[in-house]
Amino acid sequence: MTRMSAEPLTVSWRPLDRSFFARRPVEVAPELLGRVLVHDSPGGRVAVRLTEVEAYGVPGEDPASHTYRGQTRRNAVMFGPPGHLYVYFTYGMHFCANFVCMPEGTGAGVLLRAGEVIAGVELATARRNGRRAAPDGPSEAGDAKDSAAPARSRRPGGVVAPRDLARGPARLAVALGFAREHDGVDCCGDGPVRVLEGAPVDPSRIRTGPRVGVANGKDTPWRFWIDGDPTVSPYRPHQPRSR
DNA sequence: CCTATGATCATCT
DNA sequence: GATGATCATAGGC
Repeated sequence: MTRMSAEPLTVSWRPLDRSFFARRPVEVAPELLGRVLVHDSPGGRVAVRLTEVEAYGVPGEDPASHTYRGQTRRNAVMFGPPGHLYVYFTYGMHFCANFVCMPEGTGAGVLLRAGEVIAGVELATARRNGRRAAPDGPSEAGDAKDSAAPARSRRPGGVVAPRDLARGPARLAVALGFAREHDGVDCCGDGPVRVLEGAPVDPSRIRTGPRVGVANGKDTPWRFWIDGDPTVSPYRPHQPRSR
């Protein structure tokens, strides 16, 4: 069943324990659906109910994982303790966020692909639209600590539908204000980023399939999403670059 | 709804 | 030097 955005949502505000993340990504991923990721920044609070995630495996196991060939500077956080954010920059303009999984030293995680913004829609929208040079000064999009949306995501005069605010991994990162400086942030402490128990989804409502935009390991069904949820991103196979 | 294309750069080979 | 865990836009139906 599709959850209507306007329906009241009853969630648990208890934070998830670090031990939740210290398991195989393929176990953690489906159990993340329905959980709530919160980021309190100087500009305000945005909370996202996760509706779509992907598991990425340990070195040597999963050719699609950033850790497949071992540790590098970029993926170093994935080899750190579980329950931290791994945020990476890609395509020259986008950030995407993962939860680090498995015990420290392993190198695995879960990509956060999509969700529903359940708090801070106004701030998330402002981030998406980016800083706009208003005639009378800077916008209300948050302060300098908040990362502005990439210029290309602006729709001058257009409006982003609430359902699209976190529909896709780079959009989700923009909505939550995640960028380079959030790589390595702990989600299981007293910091500004937390994961709440939320409203875990019954397994009967979870669907699985191949991961989006993945070339190697393209048939591994490690994508998990809430069946029928309108905030789940569309499936797209990997496309080699044209020449 | 759908498919095609370009943007843009850190990272790895 | 090639590529990518993407997205916005343009155009067709």
